[in-house]
Amino acid sequence: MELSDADRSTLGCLVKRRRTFVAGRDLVLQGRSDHVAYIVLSGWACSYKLLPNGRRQIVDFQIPGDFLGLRSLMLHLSDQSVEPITDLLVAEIRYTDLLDAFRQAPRLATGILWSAARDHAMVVEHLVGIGRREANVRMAHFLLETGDRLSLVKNGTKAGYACPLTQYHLADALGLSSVHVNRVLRLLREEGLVTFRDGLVTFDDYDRLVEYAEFEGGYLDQDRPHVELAFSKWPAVS
Amino acid sequence: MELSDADRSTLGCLVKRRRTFVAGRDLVLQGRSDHVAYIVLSGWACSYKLLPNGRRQIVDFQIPGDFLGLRSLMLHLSDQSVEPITDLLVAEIRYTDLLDAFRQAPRLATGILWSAARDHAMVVEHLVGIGRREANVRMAHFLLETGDRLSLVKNGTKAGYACPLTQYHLADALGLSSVHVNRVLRLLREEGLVTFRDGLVTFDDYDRLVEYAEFEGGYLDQDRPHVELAFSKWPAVS
DNA sequence: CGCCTAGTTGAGGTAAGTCAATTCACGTGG
DNA sequence: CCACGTGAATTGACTTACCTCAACTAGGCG
Repeated sequence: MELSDADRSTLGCLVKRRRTFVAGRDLVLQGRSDHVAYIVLSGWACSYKLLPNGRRQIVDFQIPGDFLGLRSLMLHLSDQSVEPITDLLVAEIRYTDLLDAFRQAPRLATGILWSAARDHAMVVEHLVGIGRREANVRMAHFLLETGDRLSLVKNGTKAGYACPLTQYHLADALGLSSVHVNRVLRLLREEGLVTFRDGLVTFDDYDRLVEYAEFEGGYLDQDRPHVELAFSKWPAVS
Repeated sequence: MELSDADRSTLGCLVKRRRTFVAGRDLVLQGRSDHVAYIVLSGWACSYKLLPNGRRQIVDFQIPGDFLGLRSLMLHLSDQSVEPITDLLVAEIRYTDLLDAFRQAPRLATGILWSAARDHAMVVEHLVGIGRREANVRMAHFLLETGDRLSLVKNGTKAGYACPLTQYHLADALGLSSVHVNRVLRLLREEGLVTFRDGLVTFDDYDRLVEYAEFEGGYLDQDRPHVELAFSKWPAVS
């Protein structure tokens, strides 16, 4: 599905300004109501939930081209917090502008729905992993999926990618303890499958890893409407 | 947010026909591409994913008023299968009709996005539960959340509700073995918190259960646009 | 009556958690 | 330039939550 030039133009008008956030400082807080969403232009972030007992669960990671906080726009209440993992450059979108845009470009609504559907598919895959895969397969799967996503925005290949996550991030995302994450990574390394070291993920044997993880890519780029790509390629806004 | 009469009218035109499905037989299969979605009018269903090793993970349950297969409409590929848990009455929606509807009633797009956002919030809560809550709390939380959802469509109260799920369903939803589900239910019963027996969930001490589960309702009905309600209340279609 | 499905309970095993000690890389300030 | 603190990774020893296997009960139905 391709967006028309008119759609793209409408899309461009959405982005009123850009912002930057510094690594580590929270960006959106659980329960806060904001009327803006963002598109990530560069850097990594994660959205997570905190439990009363102090544990946290990372729901997903945002990399360049991803929407951020779109749901809190729709629900008028952010149900999760966001941590910028690296320094982050984003484009801002306002709620009212978004509604206007729907009126002008109905396909845009479809495109954004599509994007929401893709996000959903990823969270579902995540859920399946945590619920029904053992830790090492889960980790392998995660590293592959993240590689796939990064490839789509030219930030990774089948050889590997730069990954700013700590083992604590991995633990909170995969529902493990950081100690166990460490052991799992060691196992995968010793098996000659993947190496994660010094912020670099290296696929030592991509095909065997795919088999090991029972990884089935493809749910990420089905018939992509390129909404986020349109954003990520958008020229600087005055 | 309220839909206008015009919006409702457009919505009504979407529903061309009704269908029924019988309990136990699959309704949508993983990987199949269908161009219809449904709204549940009565009965329960669940959407799940099957893993190569034969395990399954239930992603969520659909009760009256819920959309079903909306995402597969957008992605043009259903990423999950659906099992009708009881006999199921649904209203059918076609893809092309949906796109037309967006053109005629922009608020509808917003409403459906809202609905997608709510679904997402539920899956996220589910994810958090599986990733970071221990089995008994997870179970308690699930029973409370399901009760909340049923209350919204007048199928449950703080006293309890009818629940057609087997312990196998619970196991596949919560990422547990059915044996452990049984033990957890026994514990909750013996603690005087909830009783699940003969297809009936009874809250023995609602307030203490809420505390036990660290349950925070409210993410379910924030500023509800009543899209599904409009559907579930819709009169019979000729 | 016998089969089948759902639920129940016990015994024993294992994946993953907790606690704790150690190393290493890095800033930062005396 | 070195002492110090801090955050990340690493590894070992021990514990535990949950799983698997297996046996048994109770209801529903052809």
